[in-house]
Amino acid sequence: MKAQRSNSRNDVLIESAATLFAAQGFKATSMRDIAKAVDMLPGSIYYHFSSKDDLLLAIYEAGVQQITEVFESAIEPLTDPWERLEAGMAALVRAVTEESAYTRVIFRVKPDEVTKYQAELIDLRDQFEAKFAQLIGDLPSKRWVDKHLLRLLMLGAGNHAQLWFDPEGSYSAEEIGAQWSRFIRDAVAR
Amino acid sequence: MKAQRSNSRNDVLIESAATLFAAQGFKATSMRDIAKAVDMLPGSIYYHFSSKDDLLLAIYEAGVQQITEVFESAIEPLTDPWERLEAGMAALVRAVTEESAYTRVIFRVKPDEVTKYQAELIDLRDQFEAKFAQLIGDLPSKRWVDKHLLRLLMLGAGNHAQLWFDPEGSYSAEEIGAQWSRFIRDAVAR
DNA sequence: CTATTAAACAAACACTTGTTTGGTTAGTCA
DNA sequence: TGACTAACCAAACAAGTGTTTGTTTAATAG
Repeated sequence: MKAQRSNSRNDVLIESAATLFAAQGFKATSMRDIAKAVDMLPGSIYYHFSSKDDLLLAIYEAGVQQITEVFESAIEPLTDPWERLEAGMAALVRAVTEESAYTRVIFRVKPDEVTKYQAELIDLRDQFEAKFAQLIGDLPSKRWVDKHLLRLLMLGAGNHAQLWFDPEGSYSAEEIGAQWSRFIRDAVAR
Repeated sequence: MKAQRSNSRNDVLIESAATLFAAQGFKATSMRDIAKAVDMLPGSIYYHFSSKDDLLLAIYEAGVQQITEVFESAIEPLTDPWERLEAGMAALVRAVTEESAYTRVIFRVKPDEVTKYQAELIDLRDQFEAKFAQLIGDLPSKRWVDKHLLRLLMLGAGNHAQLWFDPEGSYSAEEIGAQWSRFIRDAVAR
């Protein structure tokens, strides 16, 4: 049997890298920055990940899994489509701001910043956006409503929250989700 | 009198830099990339601009001026607040996608990517967002409506369009502006 | 025609980037 | 105890970064 050790440092590494990527962006974060954060030498990172791109891919994967869980567990207990939208939007706002660094990276680092795994990153993104699309798709709406554009309205707004949302500010993620849902509800609902 | 020459190369420089910044981002674009695009040597750029950050600042200034003009001339001939919102949103979508590279840079390059002029860039952004805020502020809305959150909903959606809008796609900027306005109108309007 | 100067070139500078290589330390298992 | 190997260090690598310096070209003004 192989010698299996803690692998806790591996977790610390990915976690720290995610924090830095979320805070400064992918290109602006150097391997030396990451190394310093986990108190090891730059070259040592390559024992755990074979490239900077690979590190980002791992973070993306963890992030998508996490946001999917958060999102689903937020809407799962609810049945009313509009209540589900409310909860889903709140979860989205939390994901792009408060939630773990993994999820924040997904909304901060655009796939075109990386060369090796563009397609993979886009796939991972789409994986979550499909869940979101279903949330919108389930809304009972008037005939003139273009669900595609409605989805992009709500998703874009949630995405943008990362630039202004303050967890300690005057709005909670739940309040935002509630207002945003209400903004469209009476106009759109069938 | 000073020897005044064409200064056309200065314009070409700023224009090319803006195109590259809009397409690849600020950090991902090197001075050598820009130099190659205008067919001069990297060092020669420094005759026209004293740093990479200065170049971006100049682009930001030109961009804000331009988007303000486009935006205002789109809503100015209209009086009905909801029609103005429609036209304003369409102009915003155009600005982040089609319109000149200057305006696209504003929505692609975040102020925190640069060190020297962070405050200035934020100021310039706010300058436009104030115009947008007024557009929202003028909407006659029900009492429960939080104009601040409404503004962020619409602005975020417009901002996000840069990631998916296709000028040759199935939606025109005008259609998007019309749908998005309608989505909220009947729910929000007083 | 000559002095001036705008606008560029040529070449380097100091530094940072992601990454590789070879060696060292210290747990783990038979 | 000895073989194995996970996990790291130390040091370099080649390429790329923004920027500076001294020099040249060529257009303009007097």
